[in-house]
Amino acid sequence: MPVNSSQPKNKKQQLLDAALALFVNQGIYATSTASIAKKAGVATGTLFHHFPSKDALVLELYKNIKQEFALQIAPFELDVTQLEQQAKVIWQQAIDWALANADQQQFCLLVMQYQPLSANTKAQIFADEFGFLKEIMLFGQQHQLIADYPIELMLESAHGQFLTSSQFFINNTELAQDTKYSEAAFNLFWKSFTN
Amino acid sequence: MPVNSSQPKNKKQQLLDAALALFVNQGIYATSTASIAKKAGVATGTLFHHFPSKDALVLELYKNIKQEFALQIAPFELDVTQLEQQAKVIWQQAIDWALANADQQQFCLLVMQYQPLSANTKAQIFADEFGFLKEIMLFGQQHQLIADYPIELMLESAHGQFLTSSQFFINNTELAQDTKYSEAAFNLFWKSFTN
DNA sequence: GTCTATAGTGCGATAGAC
DNA sequence: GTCTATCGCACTATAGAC
Repeated sequence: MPVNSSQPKNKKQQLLDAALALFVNQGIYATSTASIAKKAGVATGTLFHHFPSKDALVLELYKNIKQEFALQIAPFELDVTQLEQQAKVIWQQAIDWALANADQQQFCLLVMQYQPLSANTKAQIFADEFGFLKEIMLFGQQHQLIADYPIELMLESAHGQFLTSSQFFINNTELAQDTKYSEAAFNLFWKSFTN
Repeated sequence: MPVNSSQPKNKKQQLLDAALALFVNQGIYATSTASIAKKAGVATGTLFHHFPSKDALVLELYKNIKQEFALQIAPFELDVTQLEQQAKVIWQQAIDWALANADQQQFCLLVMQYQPLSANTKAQIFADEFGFLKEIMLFGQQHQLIADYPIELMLESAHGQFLTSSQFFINNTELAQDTKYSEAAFNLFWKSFTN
């Protein structure tokens, strides 16, 4: 069976797209299901046909975004002689993704403080998608390239530094092209971990 | 005129205290003005006598906390020969404050993503209370102790690293006493800025 | 699968007595 | 300054026709 021929994609995706735009502009709590449905051009009943609740919609949106992001930045293979270079590539891909998908990035920040989704749920999604980051750090430690700090602390720190820098460039897009800024951002990140 | 003799402090403070506890446990949006008044042991009308709106209460609470925190960590005088040591003292005071005032710290994190308070309002409070951080960084750059990265980026990075580390220790209180962790946290912070 | 219509709930804020 | 009582509104979610 081929896909529907009409140009509006399936209504579920329209709802997710509309929700993302509204969440980022107004916050998650401040966005009503009715307004999501209206922006998507469907009825409220349709929203609740596709998602059992507002929070189920939030969760699915969050999972989709984290999955897509992880796909973008996950590396191929590790090379000890090129670890800093590889880290730089991953960092820059991550920053570029955040800049090209500023709404998605902002939404992830909102979800971090959105309490109806439990901390466990979010931690599980993070562990599922970003296990390779832990591998890289352990690899770097084994080869004396990365300082011997506790790994959980380093993971949190790396995540925090990425959020901070991407947020900075999203709020100052004109500076993202300025190598003085983009190289400083990576150096701030990388130097904190090196021996 | 002496202060009121009855042991409940003034009701305005009771309302602020109750609000903080509820906000941290449930989030700001999820906490109703009625529940704040109930927890404070006063009527809802009393809340709206002291604060024109829920958001005015949120803002006053936020200002009070930021002010108290800045008082705790602001330094005395700068000494170029001891900059790292001074930074370490400030960092540790900040982490200690966050641990001893975990609710206040969590609330600041919630406010960061609370959109009814404008970004301008929050930035203004930050600039008012934490101007001395910028002074320290410029001082360190002038004396070649701190890398010559753009100052706004460094300020954001420092703030982000503090939030990340304090959050980690609040979620893992038993590790805060472990010097392996506390020194790693400072080193992650400090090394990112040094030449 | 999508719609209209609405049930049921809980919110922020106000009025007015004391 | 504090209370009780309540208004008016907007929200999530459901029911039932098509």
